[in-house]
Amino acid sequence: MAGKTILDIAREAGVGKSTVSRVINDSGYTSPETARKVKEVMAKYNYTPSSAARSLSTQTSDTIGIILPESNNPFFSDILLGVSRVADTCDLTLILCGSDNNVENDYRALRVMLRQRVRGLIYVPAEEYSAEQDYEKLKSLLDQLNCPVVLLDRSIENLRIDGVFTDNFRGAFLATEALVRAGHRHIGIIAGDQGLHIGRERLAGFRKALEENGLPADPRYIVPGQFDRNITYTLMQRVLEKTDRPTAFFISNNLSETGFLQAVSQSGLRIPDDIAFIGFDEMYGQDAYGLPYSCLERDVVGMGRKAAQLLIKRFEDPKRPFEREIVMPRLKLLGSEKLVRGAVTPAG
Amino acid sequence: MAGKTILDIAREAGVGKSTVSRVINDSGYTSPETARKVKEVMAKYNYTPSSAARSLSTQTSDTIGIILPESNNPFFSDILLGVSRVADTCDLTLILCGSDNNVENDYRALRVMLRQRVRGLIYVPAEEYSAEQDYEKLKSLLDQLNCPVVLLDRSIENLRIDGVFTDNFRGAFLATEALVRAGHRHIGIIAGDQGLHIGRERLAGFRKALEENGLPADPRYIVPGQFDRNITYTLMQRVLEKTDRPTAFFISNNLSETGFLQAVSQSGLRIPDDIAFIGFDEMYGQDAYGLPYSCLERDVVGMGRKAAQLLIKRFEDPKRPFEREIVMPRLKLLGSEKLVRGAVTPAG
DNA sequence: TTGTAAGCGTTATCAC
DNA sequence: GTGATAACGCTTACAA
Repeated sequence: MAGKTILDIAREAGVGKSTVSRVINDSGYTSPETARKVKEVMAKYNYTPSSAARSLSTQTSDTIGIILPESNNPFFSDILLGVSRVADTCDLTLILCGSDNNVENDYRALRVMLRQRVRGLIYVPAEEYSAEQDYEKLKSLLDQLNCPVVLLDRSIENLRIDGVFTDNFRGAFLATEALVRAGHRHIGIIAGDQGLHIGRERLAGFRKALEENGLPADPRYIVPGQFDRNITYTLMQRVLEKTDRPTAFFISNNLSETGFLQAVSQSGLRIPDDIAFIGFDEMYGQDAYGLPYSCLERDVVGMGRKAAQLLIKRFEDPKRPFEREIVMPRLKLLGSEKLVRGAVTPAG
Repeated sequence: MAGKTILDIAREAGVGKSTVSRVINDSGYTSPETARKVKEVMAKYNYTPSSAARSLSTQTSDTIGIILPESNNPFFSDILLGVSRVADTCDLTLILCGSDNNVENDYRALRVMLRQRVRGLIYVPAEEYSAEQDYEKLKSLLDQLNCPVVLLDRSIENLRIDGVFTDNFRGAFLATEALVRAGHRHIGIIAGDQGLHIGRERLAGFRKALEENGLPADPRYIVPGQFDRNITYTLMQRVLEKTDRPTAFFISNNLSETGFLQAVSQSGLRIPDDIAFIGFDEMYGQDAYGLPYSCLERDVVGMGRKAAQLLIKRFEDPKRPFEREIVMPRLKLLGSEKLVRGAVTPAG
């Protein structure tokens, strides 16, 4: 870290450093002539003021943070894309931390943001922090951060901050209902982490849809996939062996869907002939592969963009009321939901 | 940005701020008693020293940058994952910029890194900077950065820096040869951006394999897919209409493969019966879908990890000779490369 | 219109 | 062992 400083520029331009500063930020008055000269010297050395020095002096920062739980899940890659595009256009620098869905890493990530004195944070928490003690710890970390935070995808109770979420209940309801409409009477769910709102809401939406249609929610049909590919894969292998399995599943997350599909493809069963389903979020590349996998669709890049925009709005007006953007997933039926005559039905 | 400062901690602990600093960095001597007291106060407020102030004072930074050309391409998501894991364990904070494969954005990103005074940079350039003028501009930006840079995936001529690359020539050669071995005599390529080394090398490897096998490289079979999904899709639609098309393709990139598959699936042709191929990199989720798409496999997360490690090695020993890690792609044949009796062959 | 000087939160060099 | 004090590179009154 060598590089020119504002003083070098000032000297070479034959002015004081405050003059250079004024030119950089065009604050205060400078004669056109001086400004020209200063700019010339800055251009000559391609000078850029140090962000650290500047933020120390101004007591603000040009940096925003983002904490993601699964960096290479396509869902979060899209989120990241949306966020980074907005950050770029607004001259905000993005600091990225991954938590790997682990609470301790989450704390660590928050401490990184603290250390970096980020101006704002987009936060997908590793868990819900519903336990009193965890919540307090999180709250204190967030308080110290002392900057706007936008919650993304996963919510945390009692936190009065901006957020971008999905109507998970409604989505699950729609998907399950679509399976019912397709004629299925034995419907299962690959449920997600019940420690997460999104997991519970999706299960609740599923249940509600069954209930409204007078269908039972057979506990054996509730597969605890934990939003995890391998867990789902293992569980589904067993489920698929049985003949009294559901004719269709609502799969509450993309990672689970991967595990589900892996098990199905390995079992030799056909979709939707032997087993039907609707998933949450489009699978990466499924359109290219021409795979007729029905799903709940949402604009994920847009969710990232929206989160960044909420952050910026809050910068501009710290007093504005808190805003929660709720994205509604749309049903996209491509065929995998169909009930094909002759599907294996439970003995019962 | 409020938060406690080192002075607040010092006062509350009843010591001078240099003592607190000593405790933080455990440099110099402090009595166990004082240290205990200071740590207690720090813990009470969950105090973390400001990274900006610290880096201003120490003239170094705890931050590394990464510039990526396509943030939501699964290849780069994996790279990012590898890099961020290493960064996390080494207490380095990651700053992310995307260039969208655009040179101006690349310059902008480099300027961000400059402004942030990053300690090191992992750089996937938007292009090759082979034009004299562009090269000079890039070189000057890199010189000003004045920090170790590790080039990743895409190389730039004449730059004597560390890098992690792939043996693209050899990979393309292997894949093409595999198609020949499978019995194909009319083989095409979805070529990548010829302005990029990786594009040229893959085409060269393809050509070499054909040549060694006494097969012609029919210009009509060289589809300029530009590493782009839509371009490839459009071009392939036309190619697939013709009857004198190749029986197999080597597809030199994952995005192109998506476009290729989209065109194929839409045309109703079957793989490999009507058209065979081998791609570069595994397609996301193909194992789950049970898709038998043959490809050149490489450890992408490992490439990211390796790049970060090279950076760190360079921090530790700035004088060490430059290192270029060349990753060798492995052939993974799953069936899509096969020549099926009855495949459409050109009239010639 | 410009320069001087203080201050931002650290670390590092010294005396004590 | 410890506490002043001077940097670090910048912004921002304030004075000239």
